[in-house]
Amino acid sequence: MSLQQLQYFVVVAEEQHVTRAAARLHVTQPPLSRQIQALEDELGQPLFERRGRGIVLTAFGRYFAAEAAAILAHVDTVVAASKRWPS
Amino acid sequence: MSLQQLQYFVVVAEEQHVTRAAARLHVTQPPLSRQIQALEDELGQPLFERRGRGIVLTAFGRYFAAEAAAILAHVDTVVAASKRWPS
DNA sequence: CGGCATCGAGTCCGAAACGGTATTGGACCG
DNA sequence: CGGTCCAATACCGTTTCGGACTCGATGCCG
Repeated sequence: MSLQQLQYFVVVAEEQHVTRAAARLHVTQPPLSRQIQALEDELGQPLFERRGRGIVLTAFGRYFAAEAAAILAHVDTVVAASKRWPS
Repeated sequence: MSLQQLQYFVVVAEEQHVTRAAARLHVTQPPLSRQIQALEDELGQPLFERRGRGIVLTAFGRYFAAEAAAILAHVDTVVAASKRWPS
């Protein structure tokens, strides 16, 4: 698992749409789909239901999206703190 | 920045010794040194003082080690939760 | 003081991971 | 059905990563 995968997933979860999320993330759709799949494989849980046309978050996906956002926010906080650290 | 870099850094901070940390992480010393350097570059702050022989955490390094450990603990918690999620 | 061991940094190379283009498969709409 | 929209798959080039080897520097000990 990587922080990038969490960022990717959070955006896809917000958009509920892989192609739109890819545009927001400045990547193309296939790598994004692959990273989401890799995340699901590692967690052993599906994050989205595939519906032929589009995707929908599962219950676990909603939980995980909230946690992922919290983790990323924590990271951002620490990085920001490092920028204004008294050298 | 990646979760792996945070894991690497936490172990090096615990050991205050790159080579021992590398052994614990099952990697060799050069890649570990490089990841630590990359982390410092990204944060814009040194995490260790280099003393020709060995390394010592800076004040910022101690702060960052605590935060990194907290972030990794959060990740572990969420991953563990996914394992026992009611399918 | 000199030889030696220790430790992190630098160099180089092969392997794995990542992203992009092109294409496929499947579902909804007219 | 024909067209379109969307995610998944196949394939390829590039980048990144880790490992083996070496270098430079610093303590240690005879």
